[in-house]
Amino acid sequence: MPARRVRADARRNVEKLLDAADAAFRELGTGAPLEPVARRAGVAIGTLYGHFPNRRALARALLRDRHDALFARGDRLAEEPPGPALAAWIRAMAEHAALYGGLAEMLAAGLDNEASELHDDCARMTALTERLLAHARAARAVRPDVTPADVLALTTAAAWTRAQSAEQADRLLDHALRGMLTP
Amino acid sequence: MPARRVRADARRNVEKLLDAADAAFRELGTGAPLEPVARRAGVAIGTLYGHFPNRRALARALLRDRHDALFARGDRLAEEPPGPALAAWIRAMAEHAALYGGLAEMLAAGLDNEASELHDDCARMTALTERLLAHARAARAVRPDVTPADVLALTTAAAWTRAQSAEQADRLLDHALRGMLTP
DNA sequence: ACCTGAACACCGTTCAAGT
DNA sequence: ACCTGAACACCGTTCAAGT
Repeated sequence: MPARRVRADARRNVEKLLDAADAAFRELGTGAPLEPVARRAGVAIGTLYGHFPNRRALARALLRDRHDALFARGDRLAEEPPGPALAAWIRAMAEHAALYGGLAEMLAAGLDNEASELHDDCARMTALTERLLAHARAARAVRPDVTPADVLALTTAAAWTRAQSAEQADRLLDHALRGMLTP
Repeated sequence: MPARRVRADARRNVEKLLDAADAAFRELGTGAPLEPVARRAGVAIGTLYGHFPNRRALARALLRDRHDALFARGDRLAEEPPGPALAAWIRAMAEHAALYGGLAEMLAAGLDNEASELHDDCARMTALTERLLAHARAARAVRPDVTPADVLALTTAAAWTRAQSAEQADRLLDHALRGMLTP
């Protein structure tokens, strides 16, 4: 496809909006008021909506690079010893989903909701989880009754716990992984 | 102290407000709009605020009986075999904290925040958790590194998971408890 | 092609006036 | 002693007008 022509001022505005949104989401979570975001970026509120029709579209743009890195990590882990690889993957996802308050919920919802701008990314996370879990199961590194849904539920639960205390989230993962992996 | 005289219409209004709020919280979570609650109860919005200065006060009133039942359950469990009793207590708390969407967060916040109308109830839950965990530890039914905070974190995480899927929450508890209890 | 910002909608919360 | 509901504040979202 031909390179999309984008007016230089529009490109700059998008950059400034993303910077401001990242700061706001880090501080107040994914539900942060958007009018201050636009003001902080030096544009009118309509400009924000012009580039990002809704919160999820904004979140998707903010997470794009991070998600690429996460998927690359998952691909690399697929070549490593299956038990520790699965544990490392779960910890990586839980840490990622705690980047912004409310992100764990947003990602959990994106799994089911095909209309979500985050759905494709969530589907890739699920696919990687299934792949790493299959490896672990084949190596008898995980109990046979553990399902991909179990792993995803643990991940989002740990991400949510992390919003309150990173240490508690790690300890929750320790206990739950001990119950999921073979002794 | 002398019995507080309460005007009969005020008492009726409180009853109707609690019924309407319970329905709204069940449907929309603890963040449900309050104006429709007042309208549904047949009173003006100011009457709601007159009886309940904030959302937590309303939640506290709604949960009073349920909390009493939960504490009684905890007391009874303290007389039973310590390992299963601790597991049953965690499941009971997780189920309770999933009664309304957002309740798990509210209770977790009430633990730390002394100003919360829910703080006393949260403190009793903590005390019962500590007591049941101490019993389980004395009976060597639980791994020695499990802390009361670990148990509370698991409980709130499971309650939050329950908002999305009760079955997944139960499975999360299965796995995590397997990792916490002694084999 | 993009930006502006007024306009509309919605809800939380307070409080002066009424009964 | 309690209730009413207008009033104020705040934020999400849209869109006609402008550049």
